[in-house]
Amino acid sequence: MTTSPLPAIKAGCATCSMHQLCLPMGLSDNDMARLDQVIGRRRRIASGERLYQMDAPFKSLYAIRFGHFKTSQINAAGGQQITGFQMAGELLGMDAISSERHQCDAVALEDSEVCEIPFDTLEGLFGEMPNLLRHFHRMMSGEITREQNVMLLLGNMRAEQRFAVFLTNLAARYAARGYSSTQFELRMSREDIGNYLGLTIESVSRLLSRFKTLGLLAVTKRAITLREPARLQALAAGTEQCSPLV
Amino acid sequence: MTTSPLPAIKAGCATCSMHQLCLPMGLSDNDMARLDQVIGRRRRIASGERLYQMDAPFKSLYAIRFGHFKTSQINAAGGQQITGFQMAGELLGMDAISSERHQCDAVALEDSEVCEIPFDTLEGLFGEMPNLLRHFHRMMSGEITREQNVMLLLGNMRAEQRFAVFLTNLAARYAARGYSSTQFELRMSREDIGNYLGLTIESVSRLLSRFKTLGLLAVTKRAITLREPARLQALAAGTEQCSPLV
DNA sequence: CGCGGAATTGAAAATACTCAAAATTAGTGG
DNA sequence: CCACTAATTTTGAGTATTTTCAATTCCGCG
Repeated sequence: MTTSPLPAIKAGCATCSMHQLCLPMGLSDNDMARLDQVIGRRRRIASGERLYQMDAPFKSLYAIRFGHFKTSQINAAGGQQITGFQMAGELLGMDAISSERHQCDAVALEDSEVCEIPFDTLEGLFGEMPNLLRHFHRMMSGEITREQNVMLLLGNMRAEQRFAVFLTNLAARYAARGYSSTQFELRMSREDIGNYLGLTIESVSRLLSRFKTLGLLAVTKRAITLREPARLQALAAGTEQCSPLV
Repeated sequence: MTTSPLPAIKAGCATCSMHQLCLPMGLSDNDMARLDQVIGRRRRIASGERLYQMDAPFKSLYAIRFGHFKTSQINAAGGQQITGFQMAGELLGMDAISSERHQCDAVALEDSEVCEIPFDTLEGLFGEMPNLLRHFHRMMSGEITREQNVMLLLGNMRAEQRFAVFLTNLAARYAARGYSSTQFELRMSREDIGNYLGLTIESVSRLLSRFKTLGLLAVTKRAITLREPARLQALAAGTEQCSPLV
């Protein structure tokens, strides 16, 4: 008996650590196998590379297997806005279904891997797999909710609260994936954070320094340690504030 | 021969002026009739009344037959953010599918009427009416795109540009419905506009005054006339600016 | 060791906010 | 239809948060 040296074994959703969060969530083994057949090749995207580009024709959704991405929009005058940071188990490209063109750029923040899911093939499954369809709707709906929360952040909160929301949101998402919610690496630059939060890079830097001085967190380069998650959550919720200078 | 005095005739999608924009877009007569059967009662919502409330269990989507709504989110500290203004032909409640609870309040801005669409019944149709499903996905995806554009607005634009985007967006949507794109009534208060745009009511008022002084528009109470739509679009696109004081 | 991008820090400036008051509009009842 | 009150909107003046501009500092990498 020899183990096959060939790449014939295409590990599917069942063996993917994200299948509890990702598109196949809640599917039977049988359904999951059918979904596997639909999922196209995996693609590796090196850090800084683009997965897809704004205005490019929409063919596929992408499920992140591992790694991190950012999505950003550009307006006529060249102003850019990062609309989200995505991590393993999340789906990219749903905003393109409407116009059949991508509405944003998706760029890998580190070496990453995605499953390509040709959308018209996926649509073919919906008629036969109501559970899949239901979860797909949940994911789209969740994306709408997530964006509404960002609108609340950008429209209503001061810099300090925005940053606290950003950190606690990351913490919660890492917790949901079984990682530490108090120690993690920022995958994005300060500039990306600032852009996402509607702040300048300088403001982000000052906020980090202030939170550090207040003992809320420790930061070394991009490594974050949340020292007082509860107070940070209070800041994020808006039930507490910290003075500009202490 | 007498005409029926009874309300037996339930006018369906086919006779609704919004069927080219709304959920039944592109359906065959036959499919549209089936959709009609699924659509529950119509509901009239008086100006200022709430169609649904945050955290309420999600049962139905609502298609606006006529009138205008606003949707808003509230955070822990009581901060409110209006996440959108909706008009005839648009769908309300898609953000609730994920959690099965409404994620925002929906309030009528004038006397309005909606079609109630029980979601689980609608789901039953998806398996048999792929065209309906496809258009539903387009509508959800379009909502995501719309919100990304608001994020761009809130995160990246100065007050002047935000307001120009707001006005040109309304103009385009009225045009799509066959109404004038240069003369329309604002259905929402200055306060609502400010909240939506991440500005104070005073700032909105000042912007209106400035645009008026610059000859970009005329405004009487809530009646708007765009006098220079092209320049307004240039402001919205960010390819032009107008000085703070002229 | 030195170069270059990223991040931090400081000081000045600007945009939008807050507070306050006046003006306009809408709603209500006589 | 008018008068009265409440709510909304406008306008002004001063303030505050965040930005801009500028100068360092830090760190990875050749």
